[in-house]
Amino acid sequence: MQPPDDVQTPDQVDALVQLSFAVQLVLTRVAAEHDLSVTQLRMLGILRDRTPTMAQIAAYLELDRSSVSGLVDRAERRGLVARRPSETDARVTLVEATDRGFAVGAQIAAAVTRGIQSLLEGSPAPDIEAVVRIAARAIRTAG
Amino acid sequence: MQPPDDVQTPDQVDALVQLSFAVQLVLTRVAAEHDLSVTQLRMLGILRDRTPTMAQIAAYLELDRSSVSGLVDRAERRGLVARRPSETDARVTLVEATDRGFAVGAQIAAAVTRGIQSLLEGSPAPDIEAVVRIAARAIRTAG
DNA sequence: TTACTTTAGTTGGTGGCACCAACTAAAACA
DNA sequence: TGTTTTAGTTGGTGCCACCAACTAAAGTAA
Repeated sequence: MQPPDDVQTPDQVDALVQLSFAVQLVLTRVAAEHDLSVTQLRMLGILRDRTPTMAQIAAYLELDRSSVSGLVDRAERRGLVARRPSETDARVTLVEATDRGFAVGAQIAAAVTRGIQSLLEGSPAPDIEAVVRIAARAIRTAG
Repeated sequence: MQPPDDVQTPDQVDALVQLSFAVQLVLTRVAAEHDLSVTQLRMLGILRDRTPTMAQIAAYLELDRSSVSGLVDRAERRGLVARRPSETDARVTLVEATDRGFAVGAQIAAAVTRGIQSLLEGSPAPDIEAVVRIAARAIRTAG
């Protein structure tokens, strides 16, 4: 009697978890090079193409709103982001990257790309495409 | 002019990073159910089949030895692990899981397996096998 | 309009996590 | 023997994440 195709063995689960930690290690190292946490790095990533409200950042990162307050406080103190009031809702605070924030964000993105590429280096293209498919589905599930 | 097969596009890098966060989210949630951090969860995982020294835990988790001191302190306070002196080297402290630690570890492992399986659910078996291959290579690279 | 409710964000407090520097004790080495 | 290395702890710092409590503004209903 065989298990069905889409039931995973512990080995497969383990592989995915290990892979995840390998990726996180890349992120942690890149962040540390700029004296940032992975969370700060993620926030800068968000700000690359958006000017979200505090609450939107919290929703995206799945953090408490008060956690985002602290996060933005520290990033602002480093001159990476700036708070700006909304013009349509006086309760709302928008967060945007400063020039320096954008610059650091770009450097980080490049370093992360290099680091992840080196993880994938040597793997056959079809395997990598399979990962992209799996990721797309997993993200839908996790969201 | 085409890029060679083993150079990744930003999309591919992004997919892998997103996948990693999806996995971490599973781990974070499972850990939180037991009021533990992901690091504590990893340590319990190590102790499932080993009785390492403090330094070995530090090496495995890539943490400072002092971080492991605190980690073990808190786990010990919760009755999940115990310190035991080495019989051959008086400098060394061995860390072992208690009965309760093993029990919690087993529950966590089961919950993580379920959570990761649900991420992979519906993906074709060959794709999953590709991820396992990629993971094996990436872990060698990252190590 | 007024009164109630919801939403956005901050503050203060707690605890965990991770680091570094400095330290003690034991082992290894010369 | 005396020196160096290794194992682990302690104290201090800062970040991170949470919760509860709070203010202010917006939305809603009488």
